[in-house]
This record gives sequence, structure tokens and C-alpha cells, in this order.
Amino acid sequence: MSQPKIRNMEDFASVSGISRPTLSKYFNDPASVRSSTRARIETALERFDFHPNIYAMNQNRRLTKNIGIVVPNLSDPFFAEMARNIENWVIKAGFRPVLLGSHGDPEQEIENLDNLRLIKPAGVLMAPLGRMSLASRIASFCEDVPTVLFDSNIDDIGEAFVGSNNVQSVCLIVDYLCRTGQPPAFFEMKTPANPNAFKRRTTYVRAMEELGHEPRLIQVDGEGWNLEEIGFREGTKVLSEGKLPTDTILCSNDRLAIGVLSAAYQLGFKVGIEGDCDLRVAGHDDHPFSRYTCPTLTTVSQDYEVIAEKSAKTLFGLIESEKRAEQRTVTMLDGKLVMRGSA
Amino acid sequence: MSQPKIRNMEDFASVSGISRPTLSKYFNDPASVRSSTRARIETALERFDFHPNIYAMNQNRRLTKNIGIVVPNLSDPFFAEMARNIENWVIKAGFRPVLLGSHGDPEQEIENLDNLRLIKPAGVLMAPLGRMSLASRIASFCEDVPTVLFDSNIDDIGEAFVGSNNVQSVCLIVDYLCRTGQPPAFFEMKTPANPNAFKRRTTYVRAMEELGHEPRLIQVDGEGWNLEEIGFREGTKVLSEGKLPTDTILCSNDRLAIGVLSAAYQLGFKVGIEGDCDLRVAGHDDHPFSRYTCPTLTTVSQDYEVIAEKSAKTLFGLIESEKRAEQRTVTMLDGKLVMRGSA
DNA sequence: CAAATAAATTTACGCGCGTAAATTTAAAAT
DNA sequence: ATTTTAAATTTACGCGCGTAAATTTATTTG
Repeated sequence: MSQPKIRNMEDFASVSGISRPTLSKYFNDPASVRSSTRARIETALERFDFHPNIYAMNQNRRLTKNIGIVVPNLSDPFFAEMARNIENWVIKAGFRPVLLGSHGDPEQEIENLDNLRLIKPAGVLMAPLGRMSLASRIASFCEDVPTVLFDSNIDDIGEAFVGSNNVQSVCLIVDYLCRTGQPPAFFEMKTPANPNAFKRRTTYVRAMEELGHEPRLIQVDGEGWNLEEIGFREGTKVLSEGKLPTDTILCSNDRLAIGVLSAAYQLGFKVGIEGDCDLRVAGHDDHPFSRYTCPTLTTVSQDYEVIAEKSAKTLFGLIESEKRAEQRTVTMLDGKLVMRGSA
Repeated sequence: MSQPKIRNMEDFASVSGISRPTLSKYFNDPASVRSSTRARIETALERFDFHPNIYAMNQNRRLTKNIGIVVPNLSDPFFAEMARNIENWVIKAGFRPVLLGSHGDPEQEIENLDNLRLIKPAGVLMAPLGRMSLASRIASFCEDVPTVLFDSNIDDIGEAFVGSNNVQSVCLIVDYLCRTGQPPAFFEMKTPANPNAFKRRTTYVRAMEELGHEPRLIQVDGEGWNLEEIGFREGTKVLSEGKLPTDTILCSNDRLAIGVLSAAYQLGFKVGIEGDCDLRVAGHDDHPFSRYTCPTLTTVSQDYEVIAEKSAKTLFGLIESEKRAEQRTVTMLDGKLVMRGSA
């Protein structure tokens, strides 16, 4: 009848008739207590619905079941989706995801790591900001906490890296574009905030040279993460000036491409692969929205389901082995060409 | 030279020469100690870079500087943007934002609140899932923690609500569409997951009737939050069947509209307001991407900067007053018509 | 300069839980 | 039934910090 209020494990110990240390063991690992006691605990649990205070747990346990997830920017649907995928794997493996976004700010990124330290995570999955990242401070974090990087690599930091093979994927799309029409110019930001951008630029240049074409970089102004806006604004400039050396634009990422497509549409360019089109536009990443652009965006997929799965499982492996990786593994997943309407 | 490792406030007390209770006071409120001691602490702080363990603080303080932010779905750019805005206000006010997404899952929503309880937040800003929300459990949370709802209202829950006035905004766009062309049909999901949907439907019906037109609901199948996909798939069906009673479609939200626009484009419909167009499409929300669709999406803005500011400041007011609102305030912000290319 | 006031220090306990050691109890093996 | 072994209980302390009470020290006031 009168349910006494359960405020802590002590209270729950008295109402369940199980000692607190045993309860503590149970909550850490239900399999670590005898099945008969486990049953008693679980029936009591149903009646009283008690949850131990995870933060008090974190404070004392040498190692928790927390797994930190740090991404550069949660407002970017690409990272939001990636994070969601990873969270699912983390939960499925019996861990507790703690998601933090860095708002594109290196200081915030370090602060996120500092905060994670306090909850003593079993491990961390991190997509670093990239060049902007305060690498040495991340490195010192990684010495204390097993960390797997994804999306953007930083040399020698973390136990492993899982990401897409930008060299392969950029070569792939450059090759495709050259086979099917005029060789592409490369549309990117002069000072890109997002990771991977430099690698893509240099790969573009090399790929073009190898195919015997002259690389053409369109490096536009703009700061920050509002990439569609930058793509639109600068795309409008570039297209309306009308001195494009080619009818094909390869954008450094899909978000820029979305802006460029919008600019092209408004300027009356017909974008696509049919004979009567003025312009081809391609992107990179297979952003969640790229299948709804007009025309749909031809791009290279980063298989983020696989990146999520692989990076998560790599981390779980490290955690289970209870030792650090003897050797840093770098996994580069090949991108797949996603042929849609725009190029 | 040899910096001793500062592990806790005790350590910092010895190196700084300030007693731990005084340090504790300082970290809670720097202004609460004499300026001379404050200076001493701060110089020591520069040398040793000590941060108190926020979770240990949370455990003991009656009230913390944490403010919980709960949104239905972090992968939705609308909520991601909203959350980012609110976070900024929270930081500016000297609080600490703790952002949690519910993944569209009512259970997760409650779990988020349970987890927030543990960090004893000074207050919570919450955009509930809406109809799906387990209202009574949210209500009991709100009894313990000052909570301001935003975006989606639940009757009598929380100290205040700040959101957009769906009646006003839907009337506005219906009126606009009727003035400028054929009266719109209303495109929505049969069983929408997102909040506000029912209110928009009923308002559409009423607005149409008041203007002397027959309301036409296009209620499509689909579950979950993948709204662009649903808009695209079902939009394709509706448009290709060709039995639309009107050339104007008002979508319940921008994400559906983005899908519909994409479908229209692929089926060769010319969308827009010019004379030679086959179709007009309008949305609702002024989603971050709606200015990059082709054509750009005519919609009604939810002024989320203002919603973010107003809801945050309402909460700060409550917290400062240290008492509960005598009366639940409901703020409905008028939407503004955003006339773009699609309708 | 003494008295009054304000602020810092010392001491001590609490938060909710982890965890180790010693002890008791229950289950499994002989 | 007795010994062996495993698991639960009791007891006690620790994590990093908040906080209250008593005391000491510093500052302000008259």
C-alpha cells in the first residue's frame, strides 16, 4: 500500500532485504550475483522502480559503463545522424552514451573532454574538429582514456581511426565526372572549418593531374559552419560572373553543393546530366538531405552506418581487452559512388 | 617548477593557501568572497588550472547551475538549431546547459528527465514530444523542477509555455495562398509523430471554411521522423496519380514540403508562382534548409531565436525569484510569412 | 585605539555510492 | 552429515565536494 519513498540504495536495501554491497555488485553486473538473489532483487525492483544515481556511481567506480561521443557540431545533420547511429551501438553493447557537440569550437572540444574525464568513461568515440583541434591536449586525454577517432584523423592520436578513404572517394568521383563529361572544377572554402577538406583538395589536384587535366580550384570566402549559406552566396557569385572554366563543379562536401545547387536554380541554370543541361554539380558525403535536392545530388557516400559500427566495435574490443592497442589501426572505408541527377 | 598534480579542491586549497570551504564558496559564486581573497584564488587558478568536479558538486548542492534542455529529436535541424540558440542563452546567463535528445521516444523522454533529476538542475527547458509524451510523468517532474515548455504545449504542465501561435500562422499562410491562387490542400501524415500537427490540421480546416473554401486533407501513411522521405514517397504518389483537387499544397511542416518539392521536381512539375507553373507548395516552420530548396520554400517562420530567448529568460526569471509562477503563462509568438519562390 | 562587524578557518558531518576485509550463511561436493 | 566452496552480510572507509557551527582573524566603524 504505502510505498515508502526510495531515495537511495540504502533505502532499497532495507525494503528488498538485500545488503547494499550485494546490490552494488548487482547493478554493476547482474550476472555477478547468484541467480536466486538476482531474482529477489528484480522482483523488488519491479515493485519499487529504483535507479541508482549514476553520477554517484561514476564518482567512485574505477571504470564506468559510460562512453563519450564527441562530434564537431550537432547542428550538422551529418554528425547528428552519425551520432545517432553510434548511440544505438553503444546502447546495444550495454554501455551508456554521453553525447557532446563542440559547436565548431576547439576550446569547447577540450572542455567536452575535460567533462568526460569526470564521468570516468570506459572509452570515447570522437570526431575531432580536425586542423583546428588542440591536438596535444586531445593526445593527453587519449593517454588516460581509450579513444577511437572517427571521420577525421589526427596523426598518432587515439587507439584507432575509422573514417572514409578520401583519396579513394575523391578519385572515384573525379574519375566518374571526367568520364561522363567535362573535367570538374573544385569548389571549396579558402579556409574550411570542417575536417577532411585539405585532403580532398590535394586529392582532387592529384587525380586531375593523373588524368591529364588541369586542376581548377574555386576557393571561396566564408567562415564557420553555415556551409549551405556559403555555397549559395559564393556559388551565386561564381555562376553569375560566368567565367567558369568548365560546366562541372565538384564541391568539397554536400552542404556546399546544396547551396550551389540552390544558387544555380535561382540563376536559371539547368543542372543535370541530360544533354540540355548547363551545369553539373557533384558533392561528397551523401548527406541526409542530398537525396532531396533538385536535382538529386550525385555524390560519394561516406558509409556512416559502417563507420559508426566499426568505430564503436573497435572501441568495445579495446575496452574488453582491458589493454591499449599495441598498434594504432587506421581503417579507411571506401566511398561508393552515388549517381543521382545532378552529375 | 614541479607543478604538484591538483586532484581535488583539497589539493588546490593547500597550494593556494585558501581553505576549502572558502574555495567552495568562491566556486559557487565568486562575488561571495572578499575581493582580496578572490584575487588570491584567481592567481592560483591561473597557475594550476583547477576545475572542481561538477558531478560531485551536483551531488551535494541543493541547487546547481545546471539547466537541462530536452528536445524531441536532435537529428532534426530545426531542434538542433533551437537547442543551439538556447544553449547560448543559458551560457550567457552563467548557467551550464545539459542537452538531451529523446530520439522521438516517449520512454527516452522520461529517462532524460530522470537523468536530469540527478544533476539537480536549477531548471529545465523542454520541447516535449507532444501527444506521445507521457504527460503525467512529465507533470510530476515539473512539480519538483521549474520547467518551461517550448515549441509544443501540454496543457497545465510546466510553469510556462513559449511557442508559436499555430492558429495565427496557419491562418496567415492559408489566407496568403488563397489570395494569390487556388486554395491549398493540406498535406500531412495520418499519424504524425511531431507535435503541433493536430493543431495545424484543425486550424487549416477552420481557416478554409471561414474563407468559404472546402478543406481538403491529404493524409499520407508513414511512421517516425524521416519526414523528407515520407514527403517524397507519398508526394510522388499523390502527384503522379494526378487527381489533386487543386494546384496548391500546404504541408504541415517544411520537412514534408522538402520531400514534396523533390518529388515534384522529379516528376517534372514546375513549382512556383509564375504563370507557367503547375504547382505551388508551401510549408511551415522556416526550417534551416528551406531557403535552399528549389525553388526556395514559401513558409511561415517560427521565430526560433525569439522562442529560444523568451523561453530561456522566462526560466531565468523563475529561478531568480526562487518561487514558482503563481500562474502558468502561455506565450504564443506570431509567425511571419516568408514569401519565397515555391508559392 | 577599542569595539563592532565581516570574512576566513577549523572541525565535522553528510551526499549516494564503490569497495575491501572479516565474518556469517548458504550451496555444492564429498 | 560433514567438509569444501561460493556467495551474502557486516563493518568500515573512501570519492570530491557542500555545508553548518564554532572559532579565529581581518576589516570597518565609532
